[in-house]
Amino acid sequence: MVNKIKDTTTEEKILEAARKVFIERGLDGARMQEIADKAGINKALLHYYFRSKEKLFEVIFKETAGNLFPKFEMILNSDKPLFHKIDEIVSNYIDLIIKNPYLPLFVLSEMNKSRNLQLANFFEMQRNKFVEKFVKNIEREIKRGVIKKISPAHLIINIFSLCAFPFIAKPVIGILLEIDDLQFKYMMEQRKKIVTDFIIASIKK
Amino acid sequence: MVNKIKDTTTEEKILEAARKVFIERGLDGARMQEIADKAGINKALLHYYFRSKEKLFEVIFKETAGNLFPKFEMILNSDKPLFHKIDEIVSNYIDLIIKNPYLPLFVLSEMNKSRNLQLANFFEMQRNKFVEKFVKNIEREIKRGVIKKISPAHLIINIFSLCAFPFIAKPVIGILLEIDDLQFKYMMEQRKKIVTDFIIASIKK
DNA sequence: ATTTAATTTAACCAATCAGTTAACAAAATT
DNA sequence: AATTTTGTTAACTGATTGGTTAAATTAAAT
Repeated sequence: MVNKIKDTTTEEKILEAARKVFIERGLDGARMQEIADKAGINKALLHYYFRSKEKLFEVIFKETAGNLFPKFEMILNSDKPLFHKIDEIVSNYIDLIIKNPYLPLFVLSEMNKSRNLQLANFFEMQRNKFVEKFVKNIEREIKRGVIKKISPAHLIINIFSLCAFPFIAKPVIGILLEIDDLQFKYMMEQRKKIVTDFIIASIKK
Repeated sequence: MVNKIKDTTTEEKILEAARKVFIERGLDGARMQEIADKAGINKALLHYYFRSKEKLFEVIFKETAGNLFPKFEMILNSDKPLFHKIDEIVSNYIDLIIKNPYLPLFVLSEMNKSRNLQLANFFEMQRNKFVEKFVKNIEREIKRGVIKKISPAHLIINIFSLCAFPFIAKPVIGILLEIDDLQFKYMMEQRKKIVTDFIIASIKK
């Protein structure tokens, strides 16, 4: 009875609803009944399709966490200058988070309390050659004298801190800077250029 | 029957236990029984002293969130150069988080799902003149030609992103950079200087 | 058409959890 | 010393919640 005619299959409806509820409330705060209601189905169907709350969460978490590590290797492999690559990574990453603002906090928050080692280990498999390649790119440009001597690990941390943190701190930023949601979104659009400039100004010789 | 002889009063034992449990598990994940066990007292005492789980959480949250906004106004009011002030703020803030690594994620995570507007509003009262003063400091130095033209709001966001984010992303950083807890702590110590240098290099003319 | 398999639901169940109660113990007050 | 107030506990309660079950419905296979 695989429904290929209906536009959304039951399983898809469940996943869509679960995504919303888990991201909004976290694993502990989420209620199976709310997921069922949002999906417009009977609660028993959640268990029919996904066995348990934990299993369903695992599916959503892996999917979501996977999105947090996009394929930037293509960018790093190109023969463009490092500054151009940083620009592309920063712009693409901020764009990605603008489209999914709750993604970083959800993933990092759940990773922190993850009793389930399974989930933590997921990243090790997920770990592509991205970091390794980024480190080599940076080291090469230091040797070539294009950028200052700086720890590649710290530089990478800096780049992603500048991209992701504002979204995690959004409620606090809103209050302290007295800005509304629209102004916040506008600021984040600006940051695509501002963060890139900030980084390059700091490391260029 | 105010116990001023025992080294720790019952209320303090409860707060200490609640702090640990709430920070580790969040509001939804925390269990009153676990708090009682950690405090070595009967569960009913929690309600005797703090009425409800939400009230107890509120006390812990306000206390914790308060720590996230230290009194940097003294630093900003001094007549030292801006670079020196940035150095002090960055060093002190990273030091603060090294001592309480779970503080930022706990506060930001709970603020995000805070159904309770009471808690969100807490920051508005808490909001001291810090941001305002920091903005003026930056604008002045731009006019004086000491630093480049840059949006003060974005610069402030950058500074705190660089300080706080690594602690929030600790589990991911650990896996991607293949470092253990000790190496992580060492890196964070390094960042007191690295982040300061990174910022100053970026904004100085 | 009939049988079989997959999907869906309402009702139910057992466990967990925040919160209460009533009795008891320890201090403080008189 | 007697009484009142404060602090503490074990046992209980009602509500919520993840999960199950058995019956019903729908689709697929024969």
